[in-house]
Amino acid sequence: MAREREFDPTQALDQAVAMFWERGYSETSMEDLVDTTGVSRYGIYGTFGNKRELFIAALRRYAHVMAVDTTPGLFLPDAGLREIKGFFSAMLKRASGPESQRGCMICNTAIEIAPHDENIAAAVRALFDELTSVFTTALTNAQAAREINESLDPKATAELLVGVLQGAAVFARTGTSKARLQRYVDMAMTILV
Amino acid sequence: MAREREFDPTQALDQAVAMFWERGYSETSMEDLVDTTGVSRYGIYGTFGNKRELFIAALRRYAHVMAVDTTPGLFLPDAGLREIKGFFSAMLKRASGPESQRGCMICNTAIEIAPHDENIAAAVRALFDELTSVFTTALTNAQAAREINESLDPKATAELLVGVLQGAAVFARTGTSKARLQRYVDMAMTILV
DNA sequence: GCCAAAACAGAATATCCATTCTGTTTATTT
DNA sequence: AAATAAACAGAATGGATATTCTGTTTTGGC
Repeated sequence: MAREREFDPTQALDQAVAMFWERGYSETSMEDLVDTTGVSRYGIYGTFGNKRELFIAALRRYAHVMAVDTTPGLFLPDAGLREIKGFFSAMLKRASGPESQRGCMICNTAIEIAPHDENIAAAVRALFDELTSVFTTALTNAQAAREINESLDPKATAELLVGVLQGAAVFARTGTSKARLQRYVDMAMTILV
Repeated sequence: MAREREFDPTQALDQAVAMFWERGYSETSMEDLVDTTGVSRYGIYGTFGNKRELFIAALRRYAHVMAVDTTPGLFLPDAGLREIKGFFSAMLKRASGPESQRGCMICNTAIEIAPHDENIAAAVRALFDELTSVFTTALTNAQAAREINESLDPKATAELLVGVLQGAAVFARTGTSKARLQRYVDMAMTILV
């Protein structure tokens, strides 16, 4: 028995993701968020707590959306080389459009906040570990299917791929051309054969 | 014919490098710099202009010191596999001590500032290009000396190595263990054989 | 229709920060 | 020694920001 909320929290969160992803934590003010989302301060603070909590929620949301959207197949237990390549292709594709300079929000967070916030650092490490584990499974499957070099250690290779991905995110953030990113990814994929 | 400066600009700049490297641009205030360096506001503004110019000077200084200090041999025209490995080892060593969470200042800058400042983005790209070119030379030499796989394209491999390095910097910034970073670098080096 | 709970808009607060300004101190030149 | 130019310490300014507070509006139940 009260007035009903005028905004959709998930939609507001998605807008917060876009802003934090693009500008980072420090350069995004609560006022920016109020203006962009159209949600009142009351609504934001009441729903998400404070700026830091909102940021953490946005980071989680980002990771979830990325996992679900970009290459759903990669996160299934029978993923293989095809899904790994698809994941990198999807990443490249995103690095073309108008959002090209965003890079990767997890990578951005690792750089901007992780060293000064152990909770966030742990969250970032966990996300990296998760991707590593997904890559490891896919690489193991790919070896069983004789799609890639069978002498590679799947775990070590997966860790390397995650690092290569972070490198691409850094490049993307400096406005590196799509052609160059493409060459970079192609070269990385030759590691596997 | 006046009072003489009480501080050494290079030493102050080195302290600024340390702070910007550790905390980033936004989280380092001019007051922090005044307190840490012991230099007056007058001295800082008079010598370096403003915060942004000071940051750019610090970034240049960082790149210079890194090039000169870590692996001088890598920047010579006859560098080979030994110098590439030495460079990555030096990086690993730095990622152990108390400064482990600093990562790489160029990488940090790429993430934090490059998307919002085209001049700085260009500077970062130029630094990446420089390292790529140095790696390319070393890889070409290494191939001539039959130290590494001769079918690798030196330029593409160099670009990949620069990306791998950025990945390591991102990992370092999240507090990744030294053992894991070591494994990562070892795996990366197997690309070359 | 009226009340209470919750949502809203936006003002208020308290802090922080980059930069400039003011008055003082120091060293060189005359 | 006096004058002056430059450096110093720290106060002042102006603007931004996270968070809280105030008064108003809305909505569902009596």
